[in-house]
Amino acid sequence: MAAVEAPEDRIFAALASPVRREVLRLLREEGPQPVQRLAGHFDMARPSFSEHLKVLREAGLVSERKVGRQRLYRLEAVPLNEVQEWLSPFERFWREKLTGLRDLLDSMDEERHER
Amino acid sequence: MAAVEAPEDRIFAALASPVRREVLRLLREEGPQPVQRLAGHFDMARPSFSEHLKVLREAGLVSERKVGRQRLYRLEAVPLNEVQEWLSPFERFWREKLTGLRDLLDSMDEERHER
DNA sequence: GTGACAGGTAGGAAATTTCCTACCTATAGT
DNA sequence: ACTATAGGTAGGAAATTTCCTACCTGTCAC
Repeated sequence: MAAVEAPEDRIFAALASPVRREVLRLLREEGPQPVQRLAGHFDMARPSFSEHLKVLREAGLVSERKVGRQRLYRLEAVPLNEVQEWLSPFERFWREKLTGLRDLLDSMDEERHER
Repeated sequence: MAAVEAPEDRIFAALASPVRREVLRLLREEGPQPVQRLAGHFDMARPSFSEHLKVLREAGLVSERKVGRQRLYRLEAVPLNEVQEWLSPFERFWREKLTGLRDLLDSMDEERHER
C-alpha cells in the first residue's frame, strides 16, 4: 500500500538523486529546454531519464510545455521554498559552529605569531 | 557495486526520509538525547530505528557520545550548510516568481528553442 | 500518405532501502 | 556473579528505486 505522502516528502525524495539535482541546476543555469538537450548530460537510456523527469514533475519542481514535437521543461522553483523553510530553523546551529571554527582557526593563527 | 558517492549525496539521501528529518527536528528542539527517548516518537522496532540513526551518522548529521549505558545523540548541523548552499542559487527564482519577472525571462529563453 | 524524430509508457531485472526477529555487547544495580 | 537495560549488528523478507529493452503516440518533413 502506497502511503499517503506529504508534498514535502516528494520534494525531499526528488532531491535525493544526484541526477535530478543536476537537472534542476541545468534548468536554472540554462533556462527552459527540451528533454533531448537535458538528457545529453547523462549517460543513461532515454526512458530512464524520462522517469527522473516524472519524479521531478510529480514533486512540482519542473513543468512541461509542448512545443512542436518537443517538450520544453522548465524549473518550478517555488516548492524549493519548502526545503528552505525546513532548513532555516537549523541555520543558527551551523552558523554558531562555523563561527566557532573560524574563531578556533584565528586563535591558532595567533599562536603561530606569538612565538 | 556501491558507487563512490559525494558527501552531498549522503546528506540529501539522509534527508529523504521523513523519519530522519523528524529525528533532526527533535534533536534541534529538545537538545541531545538518548536513543530511547528519540525512538519513543516512532512506531517502529528498535533495530529499524537504529538503522536510521546509522544513516544520519554516516551523513555526519548527528554524533554520538556514550553516557553510562546510554548513547546521547546530538545534532551536527554543519553539513546542512551544504544543502543551504545548493539551494541558494535557486532562491532568486522563487522570489522572482512573485514579481512576475521570471515569466518574462523564461519566455525569452523559450524562443531560442522554438524554431 | 510514408518516414523520421521527440518523448512518453509497459514490463521486468537488479540494486537499494526499509523493516522485521533473533542475537550480541557493554554497562548498571543488586 | 547475576540480571536487567540500552542499543547495536546479522540476516532476510518485502517494498521501492533505478535502470534496461521494446513499444506506442504525436508531430514534422517530404
